[in-house]
Amino acid sequence: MSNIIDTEKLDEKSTKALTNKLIAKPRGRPLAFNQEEALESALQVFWSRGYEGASMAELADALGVNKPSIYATFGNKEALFRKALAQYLAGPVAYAAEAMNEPTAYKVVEKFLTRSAALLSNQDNPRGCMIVQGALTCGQDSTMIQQELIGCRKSYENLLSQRFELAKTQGDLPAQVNAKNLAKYIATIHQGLSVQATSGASKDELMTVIDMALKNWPTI
Amino acid sequence: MSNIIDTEKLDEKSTKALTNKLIAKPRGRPLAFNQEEALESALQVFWSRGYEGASMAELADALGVNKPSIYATFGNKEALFRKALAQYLAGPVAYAAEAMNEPTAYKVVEKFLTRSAALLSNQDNPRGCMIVQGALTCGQDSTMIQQELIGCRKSYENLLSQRFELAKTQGDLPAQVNAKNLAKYIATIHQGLSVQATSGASKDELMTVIDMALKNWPTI
DNA sequence: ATAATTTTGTACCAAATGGTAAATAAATAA
DNA sequence: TTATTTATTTACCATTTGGTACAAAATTAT
Repeated sequence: MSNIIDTEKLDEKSTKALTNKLIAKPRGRPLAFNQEEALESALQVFWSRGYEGASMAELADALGVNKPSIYATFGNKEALFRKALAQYLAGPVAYAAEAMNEPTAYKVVEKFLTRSAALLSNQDNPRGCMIVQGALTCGQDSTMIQQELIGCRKSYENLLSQRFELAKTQGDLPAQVNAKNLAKYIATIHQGLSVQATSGASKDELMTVIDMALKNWPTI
Repeated sequence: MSNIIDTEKLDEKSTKALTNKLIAKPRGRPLAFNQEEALESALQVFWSRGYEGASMAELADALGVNKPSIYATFGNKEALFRKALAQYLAGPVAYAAEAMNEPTAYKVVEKFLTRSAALLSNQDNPRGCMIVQGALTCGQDSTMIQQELIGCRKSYENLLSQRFELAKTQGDLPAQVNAKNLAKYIATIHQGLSVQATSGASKDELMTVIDMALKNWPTI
């Protein structure tokens, strides 16, 4: 066994210092909760109640953690929301960015909307899309979060638009198609589906709407 | 002049009592504000901020009236919201019910969506649809209002569905069309347009989306 | 064992929330 | 003028909001 560091040649003090750096043994009282699980719980609450509708009291209750621990770990309510949002983007909604890798524009949209229908109506998570319903309207104090979510929606629309531009160069989308307009159309459908899901629509109902919306896919 | 009641034959007391009943001269200190105008202002606030995002303080400020006057006149926050909502339905959104009177299903939808695009993006009122964004998500205290708005959205969807059934009997919509599904499709588009408008989309952009959505109108 | 470090739990804070009691003002009725 | 009625104003209420001070608890380092 050829170790890079031969511990037998180091004195006790140095060994411990090294161990500390490598294993990073925590010094004080250990955390009593799993931060990732807590963030997941926070996501559920924000997702279902929206930014303003979720109170710190309900959040603390859902995470099973006292408020001071939340503030120590995540900062404040706004920071917690942003981290939950990042979790949302990286987890439940990761399919959206992945869908851009489908071989044709049509398949991109088909996957994006089909997967959306499944998620938005899934009984195992809050109905609807957090990016849509997180802060559609809000009090004056929450406009930063409102703008953040508007930015998220625009980002996904841009992603679609850019993918459609690529599709035009690759020939699977007619050259005369306006990529931005088509992206806005798809985004509008998606956002409408989110409202429908929040209102109680089933996956089948959402799929029916998607089928209708895709009937007018531009052909050459 | 043949009056039903000859005042000359009545004594002074009776005359005054009658006058009171007919003209209904208010007895105490007169209202210092116009109730309809106040309701209109309340509508603007709820429309832009949502039910929970609108605080009684901001409402009182917008109405130019003290809180006790609001409570005396309208009840509580929930009652004020419901009255503002009624005002919304009877005023800015009256076109939606009217659109059902168009001669064909296609024209119904065309008018409904076109007028929606104008209203949702109008700079003279809050962007988006109050029925969509009034309480998409909310805290536990506001679920009654949330349900009320879900009911509103369902009502309009039903209105469309019934109109499409009629159109099928009148022959301007193919008999094999599923009226409920088509109604849900149109409602989804409308709700998506609302989110788009709230995010800053212009009327032209909304109209472009509508044009795309109507391209796949079912034909025989 | 003791010191040092970090987290937790309790108890609290100022501000804002929806809502109201009570005194005062403005009108009509007598 | 005086009594009556109604609306407005001011000042307040209990509760909830997001957020925190501080002491006790749990761990590692010495």
